Amino acid sequence: MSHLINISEAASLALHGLVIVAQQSPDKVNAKYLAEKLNASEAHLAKIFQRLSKSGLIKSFRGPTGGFMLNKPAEEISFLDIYEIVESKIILNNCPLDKAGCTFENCIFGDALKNISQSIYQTFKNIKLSNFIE
Amino acid sequence: MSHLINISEAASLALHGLVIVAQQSPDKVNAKYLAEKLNASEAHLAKIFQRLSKSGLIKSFRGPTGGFMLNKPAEEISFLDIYEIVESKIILNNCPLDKAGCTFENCIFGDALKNISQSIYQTFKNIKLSNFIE
DNA sequence: CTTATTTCAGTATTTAAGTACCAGAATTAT
DNA sequence: ATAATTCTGGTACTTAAATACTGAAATAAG
Repeated sequence: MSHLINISEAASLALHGLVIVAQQSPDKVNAKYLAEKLNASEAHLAKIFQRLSKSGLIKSFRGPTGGFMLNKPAEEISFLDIYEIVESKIILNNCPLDKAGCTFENCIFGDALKNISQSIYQTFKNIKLSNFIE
Repeated sequence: MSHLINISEAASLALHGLVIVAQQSPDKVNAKYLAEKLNASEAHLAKIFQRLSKSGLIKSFRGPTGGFMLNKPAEEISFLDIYEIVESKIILNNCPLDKAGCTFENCIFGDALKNISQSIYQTFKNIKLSNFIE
């Protein structure tokens, strides 16, 4: 069984975790709590939030009462932002392979994949953390 | 750098290789030739074509003058068929994770990903080997 | 100032994909 | 028949990504 879209567990944990952080805002939320809420490994989740913190998307605080909180308004954080921090920058290319030496004159995929990639890109851009706060 | 769409090198080799097979039809084409043409490892390509052969998409012949040829008309072979043989059956699901214990009442991704998956699915279905024969 | 708690950073382990190897079976040509 | 060629099937190696672990640093509270 395989999915057509590339979303790692890491990216999903980041998104879901940040939704929780946004919902609790302005309270801080720690890694242990998030891991429990998300049924996930605390180690894995901690690693991911470390990266989010380094990237400036969230602020972190150590010690008792420590935890994470957003570093900017929920309206300004999209799934695209999160995805690119966790996975890496997105390539919006026609050919899904980076193979330098493709021997075909015209890419077999035509424009089909470029269009789809762009549509996914827009979708990710439109998913904002603020969507999940009531 | 990451792609939004999941296409392994194996799936790509299968598609590109089969295009060549279709173009040379009804001549047989062997693994060595294909690997050279595609700038790919012969071992890897041979393994992939073994699977395509087992699945009934192509016919294989051993011995000198051996090789591969299509087992049905090029119009009836889509990239979707190839993809599903090489990667595995596609899941058209909303949530890109198979996580059983998601703790969110409503899937964060809404219908967005289901729609996109379906659009990719259709695109793959519309790419036929016959498109590449002039 | 001591203890408990939490993030941090580096490293290690696991898993999956890709690649390589090799002996065996089938087939063609000599 | 014999030799050369090509697919087959199993296994093993390599590499990269994903995930897990562990000790150190920081902070808050008693």
